[in-house]
Amino acid sequence: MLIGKKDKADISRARILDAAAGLFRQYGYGQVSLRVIAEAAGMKSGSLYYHFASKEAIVVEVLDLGIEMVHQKVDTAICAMSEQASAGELLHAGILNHLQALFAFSDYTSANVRIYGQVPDEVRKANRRVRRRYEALWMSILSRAEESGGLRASVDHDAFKLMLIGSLNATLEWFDPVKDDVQKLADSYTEILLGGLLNHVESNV
Amino acid sequence: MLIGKKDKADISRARILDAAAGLFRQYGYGQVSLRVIAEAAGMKSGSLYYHFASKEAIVVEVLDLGIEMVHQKVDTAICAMSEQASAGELLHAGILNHLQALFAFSDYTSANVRIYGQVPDEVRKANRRVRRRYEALWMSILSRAEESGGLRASVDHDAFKLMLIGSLNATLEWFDPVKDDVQKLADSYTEILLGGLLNHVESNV
DNA sequence: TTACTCACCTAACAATCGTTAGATAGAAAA
DNA sequence: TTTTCTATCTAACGATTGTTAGGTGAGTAA
Repeated sequence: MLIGKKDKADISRARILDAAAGLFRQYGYGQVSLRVIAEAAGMKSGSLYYHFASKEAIVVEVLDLGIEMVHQKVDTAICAMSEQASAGELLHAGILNHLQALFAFSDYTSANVRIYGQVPDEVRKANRRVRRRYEALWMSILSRAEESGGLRASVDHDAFKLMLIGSLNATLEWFDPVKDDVQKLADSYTEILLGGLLNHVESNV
Repeated sequence: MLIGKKDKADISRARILDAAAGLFRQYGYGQVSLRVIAEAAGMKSGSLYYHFASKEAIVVEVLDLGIEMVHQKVDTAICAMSEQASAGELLHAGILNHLQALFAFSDYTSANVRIYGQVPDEVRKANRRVRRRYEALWMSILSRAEESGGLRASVDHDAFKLMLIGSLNATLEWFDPVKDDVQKLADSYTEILLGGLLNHVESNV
């Protein structure tokens, strides 16, 4: 047993998902055939059905991973922060880790952002559950920031959460993490947002 | 001559583009066939070729219109503003009119935002010219705002322009102009952005 | 009337699509 | 060794794709 029985199949599954994520990102869902996914994964199209029930099953998993990878990174970062963290520190950590995850797993995250709106209804409905969970994480971040006292009262958390996630995700369309530094992007993003979001007692992070 | 010769063809062209924009927005480029576009426009697929040379020619025009409709609205609004307008007033006008155009022509604007990244290279290249022109308009808005004196020096115009356009476009994915008021969206967006963007002499619009 | 153009239709083309059934070669289990 | 299982391949299926050639009828110009 050179390779564990389970491992071989898992490796192939991962290669298929990686290939699909990259292709969906670049060409869209409808323009990517199972044959090109299979070729990119090093097999023939019929073999995909050993690992997935259908093309929709593949895209469901790609979309879910695109959200969950960001969720996990942001969640662990926020959980690791001290109880005394300020609102500014909390928001900066959330923004930084969201952006870092976006570009670290950009095939999955960009595929999600780009094709979520054009995928069959059942697929979108499946991904919506995962999205809601991530939005709930941001609601808890905003609540915790508010309790720490530095937040403007006029800001509606529900709308701000969507505004923030949408704005951050939009960076996938223009920011180049090779040419520029994600950390600096997070800094300037936080600087602009916090200046408007925080009471003007102090506006440094 | 009940209908001018030219009019008839122009009306059909417009119906085709409207149908295509709505379908591209909802299902993506590759999943929309010429047959369903034709059906939505009230004709058969072969007839599309009387008005357009190919499917790509249709999507090129849809994408260009999606940018140009916003460009024109923002441009006329900014041009109409007084010479003494403050930085805050200028930015608020730009943001408001961008958002209003986004939702007024949402099939075209949303189709552009959603499928730009998954369209054949030549199509994307064609639309890039139009996008660059709109970005240049925002550069001139930011320059004019800076000349009026209220802008933070630390903000890089080139990056901020992309950040702003991306953030505004992202509202198409979560804001419902029927349920809520676009004007209020523009107000809170401006409030948050300007608070961070402006010197803190005054932060009201 | 006759000739002509405009806007559309019909019917088909080759190519490609997602999917399936059955075969196969190597490894694991008996 | 024999059997079973795992992961893949081959080859085909009906459906659908963008596109084209040629036809058609209504309206315009002569």
